[in-house]
Parts: sequence; C-alpha cells; structure tokens
Amino acid sequence: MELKQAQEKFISTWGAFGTQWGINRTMAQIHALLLISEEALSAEDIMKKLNVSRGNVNMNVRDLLSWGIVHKVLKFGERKEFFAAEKDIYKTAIQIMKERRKRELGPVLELLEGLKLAEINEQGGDHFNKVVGEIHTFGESTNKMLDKMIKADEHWFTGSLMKFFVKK
Amino acid sequence: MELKQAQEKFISTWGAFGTQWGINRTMAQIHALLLISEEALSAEDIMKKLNVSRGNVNMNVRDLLSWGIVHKVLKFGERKEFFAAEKDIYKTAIQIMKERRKRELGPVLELLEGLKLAEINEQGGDHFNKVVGEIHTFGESTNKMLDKMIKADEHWFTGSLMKFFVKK
DNA sequence: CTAAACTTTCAATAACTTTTGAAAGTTTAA
DNA sequence: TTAAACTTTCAAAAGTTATTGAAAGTTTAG
Repeated sequence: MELKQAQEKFISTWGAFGTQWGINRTMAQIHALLLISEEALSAEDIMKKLNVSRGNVNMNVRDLLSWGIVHKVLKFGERKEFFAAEKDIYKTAIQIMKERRKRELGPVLELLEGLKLAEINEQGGDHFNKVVGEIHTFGESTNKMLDKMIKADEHWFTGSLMKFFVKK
Repeated sequence: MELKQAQEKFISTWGAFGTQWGINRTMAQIHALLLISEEALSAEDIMKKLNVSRGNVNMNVRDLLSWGIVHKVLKFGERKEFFAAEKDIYKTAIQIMKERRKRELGPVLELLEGLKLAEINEQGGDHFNKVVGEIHTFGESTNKMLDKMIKADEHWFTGSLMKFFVKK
C-alpha cells in the first residue's frame, strides 16, 4: 500500500469511528490528520486536505484545543496560526479522561448527591434510595480511580497499572 | 422532595446525559426507569410512563437487550413480556465495557493492524508507521486491561483494583 | 492610519438521527 | 382453525446536529 492511501484510510476510518462515539466526523478526521502530520498545519491546509469549509475547520479546531489534545503552533515570520496534535498517545488518553471526567462524571455525581440529600421517606422510597446510593458509590470509586491515573506521571499507565493487570 | 419528583428528575437527567454520550435520550430514559422500578415493566408500562410510542420502546428495549444490561422477564399467567434492568451497577458497568470493547476497540485494532502490515517504506513513511505503531501498542494494552477486568469476578472492581489505586 | 491578511461568527441549509403510528407479522388459547 | 393479544417493522415526519460561506471582526505590517 502507498503512504498516501494508508494515510487516507487512517483519516477516513478514524472519522467513521468518531461518529460511533459522540465525536463528529470532521473533528475526528482533523485529529487523525494532525496526528500523522509531521508539521503543524494551518486552517487552510486542513481545509484543502479534508475538503471542508473554513468555518467547519475553525469550529472543530477550537473544540480540539478545548479538549487540550491539539495545540497552536506559531511559526516565526508567519502570520497565520498552525495546529499540531499532541503526539504522545498516553498524554492524549489521559487528557481525554480528564476532560470526560469533568464534563460527564462531574454532573452525574452532582445529580446523585442532590437526590441522596433529598432523603425520600415515602412508601417505595427504599428501593430508589438504594439504587441512587449504589450508583453514587460506584461513581465516586471511578472518580477516585481516574484521579490517581490523572495525577500520576506519563509512564505510569503502561508501567504500574499494566504490571498490576498482567501479574494477576 | 417527593419520591415521584425525584424519580422524574433521575429519569430525565439520565436521558439528558445519555445524549451527551452516543446514547439516545429514550434509550437512556428507559434504562433509568427500569433501574428504579422494583417490578419488571411491559412495553405498555414504559410507553405510558415516558410518553413515547410503541415502536420507539420496542426499538430501544431491543437495543438495551443487545447490550446485555436489560433482561426479559416472563410472568406466569401473563402473555406479555416484561423487562428489568440488571440492578448490580458493577455488573452493568462490566457489561458495558465488554460491549464497547467488542464494538469499538476491536475494529480500531483491526484497522491499525492492517496499516502496520502494509509496511510503508516510502519517503515520509517513518513518522506514519511510528504513530500507527504507538496507537496500536496503546490499544493492545487497553485491550489486555479490559480483558482482566472483564474476566475477574464482580467484586474485583471495588476490591483489588480500588485498593491498588487507594494505597498508592 | 490603512489595507491586507487572516480568524471568527452566524444564519441558512444540508445531512443525519429519532420518533411515530399504522400495518404486517407472530403466537397462543380455545 | 380462528380471533384475540401481543410484537415487530418501516416509511414518513419531526427533531437534531453539522456544514457552508459570506459577512463581520481582528491583527499586523508598512
């Protein structure tokens, strides 16, 4: 297979997977493109390569920046901005965990805490309280686990955690 | 707060979170409803409680069944089918991991293996091979980790894994 | 300060996903 | 075998999200 074909396959398949998740196709494709680009790319470059509009590129690049997995790169003597993906896949994964925790787990825990504080004493409330309590406990455990993973250094995921799983 | 209010809040908020993920609102709401119902519910029951059509209930219940987090319950003397959610939240989480691994991680690993086998030797191929290789290694590690988690018993998540994270 | 080079916004529209409900299909009891 | 009770399907409609591209905004060089 040729390099160009392989690159295109990577980008388009990554985009298709993105949509299966909650991520939109263009965002996933831009990320894939930046991952395999040695050089940082400008909005113009991305537009041309992926055949999408300026507005679309701008919106999705900003989204990737807000996830902290793509960075602005300024080149001397160039006025325009360039973008590059974090190339360390572990750092990328940790960063995604971090954001998902903040955006998704946080609000869930808030809901559950609120419902626990409501202290339902009505008939039939026992089951409800039990379910809410159990989900909350589970959420708290997950939260703690993510906390440790996030605070640990980059090689920790492959190091200690992997040893823990492999030795068992 | 009253029980009924609390239940409604749980269901509707769970549904809203669902859409943030890749899950559709009705599916998330049906799951929430079944989680807090002591009794198994019929399609009819779900239609009434959530105010959605028969077809919609049917489609989403089938989806939940395919995820293995909701089960059919047959009541003696009743012709219709009833549905109940798996109530153990750890089992539910493990089941979701299992399915996501199969549906999402599997195809990604296949893509990466295919691209690795392509052995690109062209100019500029080194960087591409490196990126693909690193993502693949990461995916394999994650896969192994999930494997251990899935094969372990139910209390293992809270037991050994949590101790591992807390003692550090 | 001005014009050129660039980035951001946003309303319109296209593309996609979910939902409905009626019709078709299936199962069961008598 | 038939009819009632129930489940599934599917095409159309509603709802949602992504994309475009032109206009507005911003920055920088001269």
